[in-house]
Amino acid sequence: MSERGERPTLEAVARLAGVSRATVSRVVNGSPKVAEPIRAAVRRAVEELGYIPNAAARSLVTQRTDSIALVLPESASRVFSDDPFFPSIIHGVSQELDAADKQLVLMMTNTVGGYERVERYTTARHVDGVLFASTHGVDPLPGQLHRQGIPVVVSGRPLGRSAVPYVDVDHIGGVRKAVRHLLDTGRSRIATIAGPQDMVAGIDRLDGYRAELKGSDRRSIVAVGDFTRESGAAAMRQLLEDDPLLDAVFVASDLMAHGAITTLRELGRRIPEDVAVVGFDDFDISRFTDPPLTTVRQPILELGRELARQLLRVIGGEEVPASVVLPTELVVRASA
Amino acid sequence: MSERGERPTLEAVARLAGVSRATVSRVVNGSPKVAEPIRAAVRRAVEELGYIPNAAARSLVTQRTDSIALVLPESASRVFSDDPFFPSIIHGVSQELDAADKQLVLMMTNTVGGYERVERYTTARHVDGVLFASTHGVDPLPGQLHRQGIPVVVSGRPLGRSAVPYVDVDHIGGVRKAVRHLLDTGRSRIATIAGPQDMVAGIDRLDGYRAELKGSDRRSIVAVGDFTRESGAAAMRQLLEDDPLLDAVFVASDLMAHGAITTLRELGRRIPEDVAVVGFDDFDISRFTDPPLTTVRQPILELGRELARQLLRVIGGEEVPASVVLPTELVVRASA
DNA sequence: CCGGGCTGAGAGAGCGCTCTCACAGCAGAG
DNA sequence: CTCTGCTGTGAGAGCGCTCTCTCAGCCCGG
Repeated sequence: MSERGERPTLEAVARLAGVSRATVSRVVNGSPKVAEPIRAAVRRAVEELGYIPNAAARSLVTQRTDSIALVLPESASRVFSDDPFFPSIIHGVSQELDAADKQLVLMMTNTVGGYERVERYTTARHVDGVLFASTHGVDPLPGQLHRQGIPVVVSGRPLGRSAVPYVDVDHIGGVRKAVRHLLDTGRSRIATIAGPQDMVAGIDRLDGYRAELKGSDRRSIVAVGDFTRESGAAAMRQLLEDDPLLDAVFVASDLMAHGAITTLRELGRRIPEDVAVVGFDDFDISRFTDPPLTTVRQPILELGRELARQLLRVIGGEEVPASVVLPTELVVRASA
Repeated sequence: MSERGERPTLEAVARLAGVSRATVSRVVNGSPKVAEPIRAAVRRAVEELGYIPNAAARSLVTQRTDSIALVLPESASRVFSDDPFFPSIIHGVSQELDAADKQLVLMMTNTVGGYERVERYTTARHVDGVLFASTHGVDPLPGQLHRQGIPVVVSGRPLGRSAVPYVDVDHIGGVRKAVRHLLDTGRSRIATIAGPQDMVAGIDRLDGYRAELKGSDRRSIVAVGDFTRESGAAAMRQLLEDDPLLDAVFVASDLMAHGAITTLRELGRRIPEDVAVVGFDDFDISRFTDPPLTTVRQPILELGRELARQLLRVIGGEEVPASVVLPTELVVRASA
């Protein structure tokens, strides 16, 4: 087991075990057609030398790398401030890849030349497949890779036409439950703080709000933020200017909801007595706001896992559905 | 540029450009000793065929992989709940690696068999170097890899003896500034909520508290948490039982400080009038607590970057210092 | 005008593995 | 006893690249 620089090769194992390289390769890769005594001898030699296969040599011939790329195309600040969205995605993806014994290569397109780097790296087939998290607007790269026959799965329904399989959550269903809850609890002036309208998550959540409101006689009152706390605070201020008498607000993200709560506090509104607040995400932190936030829970960890599972299926040559949509649910706490 | 399955090889480029494989290799790798006209011809052929070098083939001969592993050895929940510590580390590491055109392979040891996977993968030299983030207790793996000559840098001063270079922040200095601030503002009964005592971050922050208090005539009042919000809330309750008259508390992490604030509120204490609270971390979220949290800022993003830089130096064969310690600073807000 | 030195290009070996193909050895059938 | 048909093992050819070594061609000095 003691290794000093010189790593043992298949050749060395073969020599020690008194067999050919091919046979060692068979044993290492678990081929069933090796007689038991020989298999045991090889195993012993492997153990004794501390042999570990050379991945580069293996990839060279198998054309597999046993690693997959997770591309985070968001702007730097968004990806890793205190928004736990991407960390959860990473975590979920990692869990499934670990189980499949694949490596996770993390790539960001937010740095200088990041996009080109990702393009070069992925088209070069340095990975067996590529996962895209939450694309903004219309990103041509996933489709491009897909057309080149590289396994790709994206998170979030892509804007525009796309043949790339995706995994998303039921934004609209979740939002409708939230708005319905506000209606059912007697709120009459229900506003919304929407997310960025170049992202499906932003668009769908606004659509859900409008759709559920349409059934009632309430009019919609809309402000737009960018999913950050600051934008939520600003949007809330705007909404109160537009309609000082509003008594409820559905906010398209928890972080924005926190911002909105801060603003409501500053302007002397009680929550939920004067204004009911519902968020979207169910981040951990939302259980600790004052008051605890009623919100729409989306299963982010599960989203990451499903993403990885779909990709592994594509890589394995299985057929996968064009889309998988995970359920969302309303979590009622004190804010609404 | 259009590729259909068959990826062009060096050979193909060489043929098209009318030169040898060796020459194409030289051009691709930027060797200076190729005549300009030939260099141009090769460039053109590369462009035309959309040639991208095969990483596996290259690694096979160079023994380099141009990728490094970042190992997150924390427990699953800790790594990716709403604690932005690891995301920031990842972000910082990623920035530097991108700049150096290296790939980031993320590994977690929290899953079943995770530790073995990391051990196998890293000792197999599938990566050029390994970064360990925040090891708990005494992890033998970094030292083991180091002894095998694999470039390693760890985040956080290791417990016990270790020859592995590390990057850490000045916990003690930061804490002393925090406690001094409490003393200077006339607090007389200053308690602390310490972090886990099997982690250097937990130990050092408690040491700093004790060291600064020793100079005054105040006695120490200590409770221990595990860096989570919940543990902070519980520890605060404990402290108030131990000394109902305490008028300040230094909390060893922002998340625990949030928990402590919640408890203080519930028990009717005003912040900072009755009890001053100082945290440690300066997470984004701490600007938005009520009241905004006075805390010790540690440069986590920079920690990640420095980690990567040191590792790249080791890989490059440069000498690196046994340790790099980044400064911490007190950020005074409303809570103390 | 010839030879030495230098520069730039090519030939070829080999990195460590997988996988096809050939074949040895043996069982069972004729 | 020979022949067929297995099963299990070995030989050997690459996978696509880098890098050393060799050599062709040119410049310049003697």
